[in-house]
Amino acid sequence: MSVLAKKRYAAMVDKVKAAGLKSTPQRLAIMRVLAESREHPSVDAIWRRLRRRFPGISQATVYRSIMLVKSLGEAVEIALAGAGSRYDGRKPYPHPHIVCLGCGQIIDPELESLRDMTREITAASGFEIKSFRLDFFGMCPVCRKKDKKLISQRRRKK
Amino acid sequence: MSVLAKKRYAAMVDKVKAAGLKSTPQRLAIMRVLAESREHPSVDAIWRRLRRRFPGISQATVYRSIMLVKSLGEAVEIALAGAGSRYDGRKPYPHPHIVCLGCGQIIDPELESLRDMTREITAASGFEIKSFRLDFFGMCPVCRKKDKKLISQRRRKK
DNA sequence: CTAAGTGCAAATGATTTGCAGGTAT
DNA sequence: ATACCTGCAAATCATTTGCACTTAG
Repeated sequence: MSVLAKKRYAAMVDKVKAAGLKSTPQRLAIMRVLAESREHPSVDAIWRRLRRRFPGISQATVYRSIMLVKSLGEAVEIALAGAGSRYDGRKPYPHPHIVCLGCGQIIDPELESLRDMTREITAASGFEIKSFRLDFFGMCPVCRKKDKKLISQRRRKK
Repeated sequence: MSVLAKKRYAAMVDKVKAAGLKSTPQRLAIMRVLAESREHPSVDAIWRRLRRRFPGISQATVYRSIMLVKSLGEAVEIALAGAGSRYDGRKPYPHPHIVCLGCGQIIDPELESLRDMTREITAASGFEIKSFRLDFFGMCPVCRKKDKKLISQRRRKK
């Protein structure tokens, strides 16, 4: 486990303790996956991964633990239309994502031009901004290549 | 109907015709609501509104027509977590929103700092960006006031 | 001990779909 | 005439919840 992952895991465990809640093996394992996953896993992905070590674990437990960690401010949800949500326990604050429409991978881009946006929005709207989501949808370099291949294959067939 | 709404409605009708599909009264009415609504209505809201004029209209029809208009690129979906989607037929291209967590209203802010973001993302990630969503969540001025009132009421009770 | 947590199955709620008529073109 | 559409009801699918049983603290 990386240093960052350890820190994130510790933060989650601490919050749970501070809330007077219990650290069951399942819950700890779920938090661990959230803390160390770079791929923004879905509930189903976490559940499949944990099933090896906890044969009887239910998806309900995964849902409940994620909801808890999220409510403690230690993970963020990436709610996708027409698909299950994905979760990020490594950066528990709002940040942008890029979602590949081909393979479904989600990555975290660096984005300079983001800095002043919340400030600008607050000033312009009078809203008290609590959070945001900024998600880009497109084709990753690998899927772009695959697409081109498919297109030229179709051409050849004609 | 405003000039903009008329243009948007005409664009939708044209696309449907161009696709060789039919302009039924229900479909036309749904497109009209999409074209003229400033409040980003939900399927349910559109359905309730149309029920006056089309007593037997089903939600399935509303879903199907919205899906069609969306697939023709003439409306955008605002998919909210834990709630139904909202739709925007006035600006059929990706644009930012502010969602009030108090009353659920959605407004379209102007946002200067958005211009170069897609360019920056494309350059940094190698993705071919197809679309994006940028949504802010917070409390609108009215709901902020209500919140303050509630809090001071609670204080008085103690 | 006992409040919290778990697994299971049933419930939910938004959205989709199959089907048996209608209706635009 | 005949695709395309509609309304209805049933089916999906992700997520939530009630309940009886377990377990962490």
